[in-house]
Amino acid sequence: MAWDTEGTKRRIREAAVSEFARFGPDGTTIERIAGAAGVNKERVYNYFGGKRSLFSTVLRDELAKVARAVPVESFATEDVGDYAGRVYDYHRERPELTRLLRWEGLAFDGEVPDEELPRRYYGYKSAAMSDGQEHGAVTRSIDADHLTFLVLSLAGWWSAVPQVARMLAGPPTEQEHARRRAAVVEAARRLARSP
Amino acid sequence: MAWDTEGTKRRIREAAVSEFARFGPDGTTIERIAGAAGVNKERVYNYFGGKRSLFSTVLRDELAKVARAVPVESFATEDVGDYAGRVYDYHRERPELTRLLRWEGLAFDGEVPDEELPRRYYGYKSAAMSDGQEHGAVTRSIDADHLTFLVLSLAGWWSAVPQVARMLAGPPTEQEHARRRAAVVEAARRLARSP
DNA sequence: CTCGTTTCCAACGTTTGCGTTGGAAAGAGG
DNA sequence: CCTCTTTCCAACGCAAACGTTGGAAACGAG
Repeated sequence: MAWDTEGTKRRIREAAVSEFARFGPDGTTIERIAGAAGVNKERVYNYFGGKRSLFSTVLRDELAKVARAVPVESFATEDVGDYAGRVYDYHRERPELTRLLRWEGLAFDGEVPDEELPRRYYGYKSAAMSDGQEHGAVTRSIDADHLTFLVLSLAGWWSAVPQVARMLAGPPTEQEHARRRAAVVEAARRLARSP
Repeated sequence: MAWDTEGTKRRIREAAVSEFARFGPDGTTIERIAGAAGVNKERVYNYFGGKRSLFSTVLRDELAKVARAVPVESFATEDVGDYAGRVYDYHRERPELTRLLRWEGLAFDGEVPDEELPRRYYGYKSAAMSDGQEHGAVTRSIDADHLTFLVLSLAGWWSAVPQVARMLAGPPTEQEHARRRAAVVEAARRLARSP
């Protein structure tokens, strides 16, 4: 069999996403990642230089993915509620990114390296919101950056404190998820409503 | 010096809150808790029966604290925006509870024991929201339980993903915190606004 | 086919944290 | 005092994860 360096790296990354998302930086072991990827752990150190570095790498990858999966141009033409609903869906279908983000927020806050790329992604969202304000489609009573963040919070908090969600709204059956999603959409519209 | 069993337990609990909130269940060691409390780690095992059990205990304690610190009777008479602002303040001044909740959400979801007490606390909030709806002070377009949760999300997401907040809205100076708080208050009012 | 390079892994030493144990020191009751 | 109970801790064995190393196996250029 021929060498498959890229394939090996990719398998390590995939395993790392899954493990880190599930167990967090501290709960994850390099050994288990290597095992899941079907390689020796030395490969992980050699390719990615340790746990912390690997974590950053996969988080960056996932951020790029979500930027492609839930794009937005301008809230002058796109509905904020729809957008919030799509974000909710993404969190539900692909919990990895949001979990990684929250692990990072808890474990690594204040020492997050290389914020340039993510900052650009969020800048786009914020600009889309500004655009909506300038065209009168979105309220000006909340600054665009804050409003963007708050819309994301409506979609994200559910997975951040699932125990609380469960105690307040009941177990997340398929039907309950639909209700939650509808609430998020409606709430985002109410938040951004123009006059 | 006389025995001070209660004092010892209390010091362990206090140290545990601080350590768990900062480092999470996996990042925290019983040894460090014991060290910070000035006792031997055997005391921790003897009094609290292990790491997981201690975590639950201190989380329960903190939940009881917040229920007393940010009370609410009915949103028929109290303003939802003010309430959201106070929750934001609490998260800012006492980050322990919200961090513990989020660690639990990430590390222990699905295996949270003894939900009865917390469920009651959240039931009160939800009832206060229902009351607001019945008196026409709060919109009926979102169910009370979901609306309650969404208001909490506005106040909570900031600390859940501080990196994201920073990238969108800038570093959390005193002034920026004031802006964020104002945005939360305004957003909660828009969410709940009646007609 | 041969030699140098790259990819890979089994095995190792070290550290760290868990949870336990055996027994010392402090108090309480007679 | 003496004895019995409770609180406390130093020290231990065990297990797991870290990060490294020495060398084998696969490739490819000449």
